[in-house]
Amino acid sequence: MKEKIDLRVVKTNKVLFNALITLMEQKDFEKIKISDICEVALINRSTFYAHYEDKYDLLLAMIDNLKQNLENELKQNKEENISKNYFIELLKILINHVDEKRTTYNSILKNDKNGILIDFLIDVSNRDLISRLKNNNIVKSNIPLDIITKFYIGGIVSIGVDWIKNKDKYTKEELILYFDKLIPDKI
Amino acid sequence: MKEKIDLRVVKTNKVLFNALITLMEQKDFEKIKISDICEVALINRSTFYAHYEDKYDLLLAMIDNLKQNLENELKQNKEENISKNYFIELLKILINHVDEKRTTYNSILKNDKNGILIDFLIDVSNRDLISRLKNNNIVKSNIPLDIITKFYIGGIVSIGVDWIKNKDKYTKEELILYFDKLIPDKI
DNA sequence: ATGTTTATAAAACTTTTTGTTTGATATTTG
DNA sequence: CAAATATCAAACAAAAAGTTTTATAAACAT
Repeated sequence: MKEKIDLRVVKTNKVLFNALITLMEQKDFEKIKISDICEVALINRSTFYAHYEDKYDLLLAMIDNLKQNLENELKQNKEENISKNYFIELLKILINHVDEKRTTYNSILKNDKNGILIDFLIDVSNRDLISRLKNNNIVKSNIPLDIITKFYIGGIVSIGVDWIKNKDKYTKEELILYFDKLIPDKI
Repeated sequence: MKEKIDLRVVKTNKVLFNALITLMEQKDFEKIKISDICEVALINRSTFYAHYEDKYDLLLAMIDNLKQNLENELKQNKEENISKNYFIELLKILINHVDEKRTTYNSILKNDKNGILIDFLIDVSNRDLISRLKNNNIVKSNIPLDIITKFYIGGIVSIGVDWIKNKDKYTKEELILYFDKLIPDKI
């Protein structure tokens, strides 16, 4: 059922993504013109409209693509038991993923598209986290689970965002160490 | 030295802010035209341009206005000693502030302007927090202070954002209770 | 390898939205 | 009440968005 995608389309998408990232590093998303994107991407404007409604549509597609990448990387880590260590393992994958695509993430954050990004990070991290927390009596307190996950994931993302923006402030290993100390064994 | 502002200007700003909020509730910020804003605000487009460069400029002014309100409200709470209770008191003020302006905050968050908002919340909360933490040996661990504050403020903001978006999920009192449990006495 | 399909390019065009300018009018200030 | 100035109205110029057509070139299928 998986439809084969024309190579030309794949290529067009790639140059469009790259062009958008390049431009978002240089100026506000609001100030970027579709004609700018096409100019950098070396494609015709009518080609752009053949694929996307507007630049926001393009941005969403780009972020969706990131999300799929991350989800694939996380799939390799499905079998282990839930524990604090499991969570730290997830974080390691996440940090490596973000580090590899730092330019992209940085350009998105620079342009205040945090919401979309944070929503998907929370979504991805949350996917199996809540049920596992529930089934492994990590949680002893009577705070609602969604509050607990929002709190810790929010804290982690907050540090992560800062780390993306300020490269070389801390090493990946230091980050993991801090997370390890900040996240309690039992809540 | 405080310059008096012409009443007409005050009024124009007010209707522009209100128009922007109204429109942001209805559609994406990207899709809002300056002519839309003027139509809702019942002002001439040339008047808009007399005050703001573009809609983004208007949004920033609106958020800056929010920030000033919050800072004034926080000024009433400057004299107490730092402690976990002090922090909880700050949170109470913050929650009340956001609750009173929920429509505004909600429209901003809906439009993925989290970054600006979170930056300023962190900024406001951070202002005196770090130095107080340092001087009152709340912190025992050797985690950098900026990591600690980012973590907890990030967690709090994350819950707060969810609370703004989903009214009536929890009461203000419940929120405070959860924060109280989630924030440790010593770090 | 070749014919078929289809994505892209080019160019001209329409429409929408932005941004500016002018002078008249109304409101605020002092 | 007089002076200052913010707003309005309307016409305008310019920029950007979005559409359409035809020709070409690249990828696909068999």
